[in-house]
Amino acid sequence: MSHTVGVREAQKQKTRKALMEAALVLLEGQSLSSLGLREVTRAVGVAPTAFYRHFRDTADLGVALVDEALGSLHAVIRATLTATGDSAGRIDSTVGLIARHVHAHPAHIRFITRERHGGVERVRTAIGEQLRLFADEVAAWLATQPDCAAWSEDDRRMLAHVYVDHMVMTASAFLEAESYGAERVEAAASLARRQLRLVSLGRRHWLD
Amino acid sequence: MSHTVGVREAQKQKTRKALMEAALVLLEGQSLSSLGLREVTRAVGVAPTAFYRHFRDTADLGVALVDEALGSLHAVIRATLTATGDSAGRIDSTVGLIARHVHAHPAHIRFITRERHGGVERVRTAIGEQLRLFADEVAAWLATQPDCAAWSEDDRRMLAHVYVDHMVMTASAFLEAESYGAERVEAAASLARRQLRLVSLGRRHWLD
DNA sequence: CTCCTGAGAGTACGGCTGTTCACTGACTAT
DNA sequence: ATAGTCAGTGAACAGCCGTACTCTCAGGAG
Repeated sequence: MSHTVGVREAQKQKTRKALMEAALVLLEGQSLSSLGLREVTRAVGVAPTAFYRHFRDTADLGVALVDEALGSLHAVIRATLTATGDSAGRIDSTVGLIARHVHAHPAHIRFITRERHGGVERVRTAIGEQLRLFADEVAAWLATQPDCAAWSEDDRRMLAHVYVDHMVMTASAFLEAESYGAERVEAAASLARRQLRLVSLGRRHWLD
Repeated sequence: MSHTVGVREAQKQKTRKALMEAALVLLEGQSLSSLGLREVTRAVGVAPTAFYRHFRDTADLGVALVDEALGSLHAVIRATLTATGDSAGRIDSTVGLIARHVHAHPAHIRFITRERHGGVERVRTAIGEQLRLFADEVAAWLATQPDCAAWSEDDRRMLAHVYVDHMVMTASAFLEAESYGAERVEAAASLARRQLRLVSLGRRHWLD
């Protein structure tokens, strides 16, 4: 580049990132509503007042974490939807993809499932909004599928809702299973696959 | 009675109940992990030290709330399972029963959904244990149903799991809908009924 | 009637919290 | 070269927190 993005701005983003990562670690053992501003800055090794240069309060930090955790997931979802193959194959690859994502970003998943119904309203609604967008994408994809083309718009949204909720619950189940060992992870995967098969069967006979 | 249960013990239980109810109110705007012991006693109008006569800490209070909120639900679930009628009728009455329960005990439902994945481990496991018991009851009932008799035990547990998770999610959806008005509640009910119909269809064709 | 138990009150402690203010000093635009 | 911007500092504030003491005094047991 002819002009770098600025040493100053780069350092600021680095500190901001450090605050978010420290918060994510601290949130493994508590909820956002009990996370203290000083607690976070102490973990980073920065003065408490420096926090205000990046976030208004811890709820603001929470919303930023939601964007980080779920914002990048849209691409993953689109990739899943456009995958080809038979029903069983698609189910396998979907569940595998969730398992890999949870394994790669456990703290993010924990944060989302914990705060989805958590005590901080702004964060709750931010998560709800993102999940609604996921459901929109899935519903739009369902409209392109031959077996759902004749469904009502409402029914397609219902099914999309089921898929998104199942994805979140499966991710949470994987997270819990990972702390107990590989065979528990495989059991969670088996459960998720059979649940998707159940939905798949219901979907096939919806218009009977 | 020839001898009353004791004026002393009665007063103690009254204070204990007051602490739990005050906590439930305070938890509408925060998570258990940020609930302070002093905060609860102040709401009741009792000295902070009196708290220790009833609970070791706020996590202990949380476990007591789990028992209160879910312990009485076993009877309700059994009543739902033994209800008779056709598939659509059973779905209607089940969803209606959930709606009425949420309307009658909103704070309990909020507490359970919030702390199910919340920041306090003891409470999380207490809720998970109760939900597992619910799934056990449903699985045992499924074994008595003609259409599931030939299923594997694992598959029956999978389906029971789906029913219990759906019940919790529907309760949470009703709770949120109630703050927006009656038509949103009806929309949530419609969604829940169609989701149950989808599961019902999948169940009917599981052994195809 | 007397003794004892125990729920709750009152006080005090050290430690933590969010927020304010004035400040430094490295970067950046001119 | 110079002036300005602004991320991060450090001290100070009032207020909350959990917990450890001692104390009181109704209620129950003998």
